[in-house]
Amino acid sequence: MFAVVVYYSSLTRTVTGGPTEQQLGHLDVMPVLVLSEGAGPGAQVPSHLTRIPFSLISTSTNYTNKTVKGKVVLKGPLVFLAADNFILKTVIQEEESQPSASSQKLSINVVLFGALAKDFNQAVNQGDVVVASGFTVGKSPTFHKDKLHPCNLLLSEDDSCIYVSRLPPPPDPRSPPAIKRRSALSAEVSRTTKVPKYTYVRLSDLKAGSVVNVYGVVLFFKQPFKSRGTDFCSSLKITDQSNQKICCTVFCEKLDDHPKIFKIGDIVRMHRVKTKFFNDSITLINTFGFSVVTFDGAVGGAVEPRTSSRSFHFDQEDVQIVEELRSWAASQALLPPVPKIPLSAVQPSAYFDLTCQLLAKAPIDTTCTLLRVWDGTRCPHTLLKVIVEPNVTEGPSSFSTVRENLIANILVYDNHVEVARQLKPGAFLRIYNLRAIPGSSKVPGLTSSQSEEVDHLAFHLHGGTAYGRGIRVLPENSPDVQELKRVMEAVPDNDMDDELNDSALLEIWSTPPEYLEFFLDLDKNLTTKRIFFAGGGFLIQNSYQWTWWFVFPGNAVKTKCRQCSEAAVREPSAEGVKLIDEKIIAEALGVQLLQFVLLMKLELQDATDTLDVFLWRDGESFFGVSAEDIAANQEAQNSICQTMDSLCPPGGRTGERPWLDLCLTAYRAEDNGRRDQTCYQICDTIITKHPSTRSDPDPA
DNA sequence: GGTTAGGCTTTG
Repeated sequence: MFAVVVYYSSLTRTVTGGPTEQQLGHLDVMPVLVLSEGAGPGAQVPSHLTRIPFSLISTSTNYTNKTVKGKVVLKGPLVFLAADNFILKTVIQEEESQPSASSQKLSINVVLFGALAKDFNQAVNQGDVVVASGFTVGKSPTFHKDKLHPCNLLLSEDDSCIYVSRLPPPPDPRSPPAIKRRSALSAEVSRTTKVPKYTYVRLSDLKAGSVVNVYGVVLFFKQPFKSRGTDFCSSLKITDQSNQKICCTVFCEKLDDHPKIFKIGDIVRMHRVKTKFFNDSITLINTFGFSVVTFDGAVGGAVEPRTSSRSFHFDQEDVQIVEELRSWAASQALLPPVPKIPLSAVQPSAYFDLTCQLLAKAPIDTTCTLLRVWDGTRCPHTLLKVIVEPNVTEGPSSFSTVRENLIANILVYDNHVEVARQLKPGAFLRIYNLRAIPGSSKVPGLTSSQSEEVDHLAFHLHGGTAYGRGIRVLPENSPDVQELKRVMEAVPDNDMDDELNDSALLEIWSTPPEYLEFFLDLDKNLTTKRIFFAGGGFLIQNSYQWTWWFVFPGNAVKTKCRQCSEAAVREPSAEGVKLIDEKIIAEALGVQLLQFVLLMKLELQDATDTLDVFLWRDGESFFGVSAEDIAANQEAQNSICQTMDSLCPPGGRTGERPWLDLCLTAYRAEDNGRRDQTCYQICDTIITKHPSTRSDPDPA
């Protein structure tokens, strides 16, 4: 038996089968909860309403007279927005009565506003089955995170109904649950007061000398910049359906209090701004109690308020105003048709806004900072290379060739240097009014006559805030960042044929193994193999990407030591030598040949603890095989595989693994102060193969 | 409680 709760948000609705006004008493626009018993779920859902499956929900359909039904699988907290205004998110899962091709149950986010949220919080529990009507549908902003339905349902106190059914609790003769609930709810209703409404003044109706609330579409904006006074200053120009264009200035000490505007077309709502005449026009300036909320301006997108404010008013009316402004702006074509310009579409000499990820940065001088960024696309033009000292670089100082070819070096000047100082590598940015400056640079050939001028593009963010020049960190959940990530994820991280570029090689060569993960970004490319030793110890082999870094799961790093190589170009002195091999060429060019390095990371365990150790400098003597042979010689690879198999038989039990005596070196590793840790390397230890099955390494 | 800026016609 079900107890059925019918929940009406407003008496102004006429619902077939619903309670009469007498039953409800005299109430004024109040959410009402009515109980009845003995009926099945949905029994009192008005007959003119028809249920639709979650799979048919999209933003392009009208849902008048439609319902959805689902079990409450998640009930979020009741969030206080303003006096007697609330928001609550819940997730409902489709019930099985709708046959579905997929056995997977669909779930959808539901957002409740106002008193509806408050009463839902009281009346509904996780596990209840609800039927909802009178909802609108928006794009779910959390779709990529929660993988639930791409849309969400928006329910307001004025338009929506929720019908709740649940299995009744065990009967309690002293206090029937239905009665109890009714009285609890009555008390709730008597406490409810009217939500304060804000009124918004059309921009054409502004009169000087008043304090108003306004909504508008952003036509122009400057990111907050430091004023000469105590505050940051934001500058924006907005318009609305009246077509009046109004300049606004916001002074706030805290950046968080400024409007979070990402692009032209965003929608901004400001509370408590004062109107003032300047240059024969009305302007707006923030005044006491000022607050601002912004929204994305894309038609059909989720209406998600962007604010750092912990308490702000936001209800269905705001959703409506935003949506109206969005459609109006789209119909007016008043926004300059600035398509998003990725690096792949950058035109020489053009100014553009770039959405990108910061990979590394380095100060050039007091007025200039280098930002190394990418957006996952490749600029067809040769890009300016900027060489900086690795030790002044924040973030990796070099990248794989594949990645390097996608990186744009941006020089930011003057006031932007301070902003750049705060940025962290990894951050997603939008850089406004970036200039792609064509230029040429000399690339030396073997002889001076072969030097050639090569065109390149340099990226500059000029000083000042004219044209909205500036840098803004975008939140990870913004649609543009989500899109950027999708593009970036599609870029192969490491081309199999790609070798690391010279500076990366240099980095690896001169870098202790404990830092290789940082430089090679091994987290993503690591092949991890766990091999158990006797006593439950185990060993991990890190397999760096290598053409064979497949045959052999160990790893080697091929590197050229630039420190040992001279930059000068020499004439080959190969006269009289018939066989010219790579060593002769290398000598002639003053280049130290690439070398192979064997590197493994092992995790050892004895009865007391585990320990991470590297096998690096003495790796060749440990196995009795040179790294060069391992790279080129199948026999050498087999030899190592055999040794490893004897130490940790594939699929074998821990009891079969031999105990090892190893000689370790402990050392302190530092990396420009970034990390400081004790590391261990196996040293002076060789593996000897006994004719018996016992495999004991002999410490030297 | 007062101050800041008041887009722009584009340096390196």
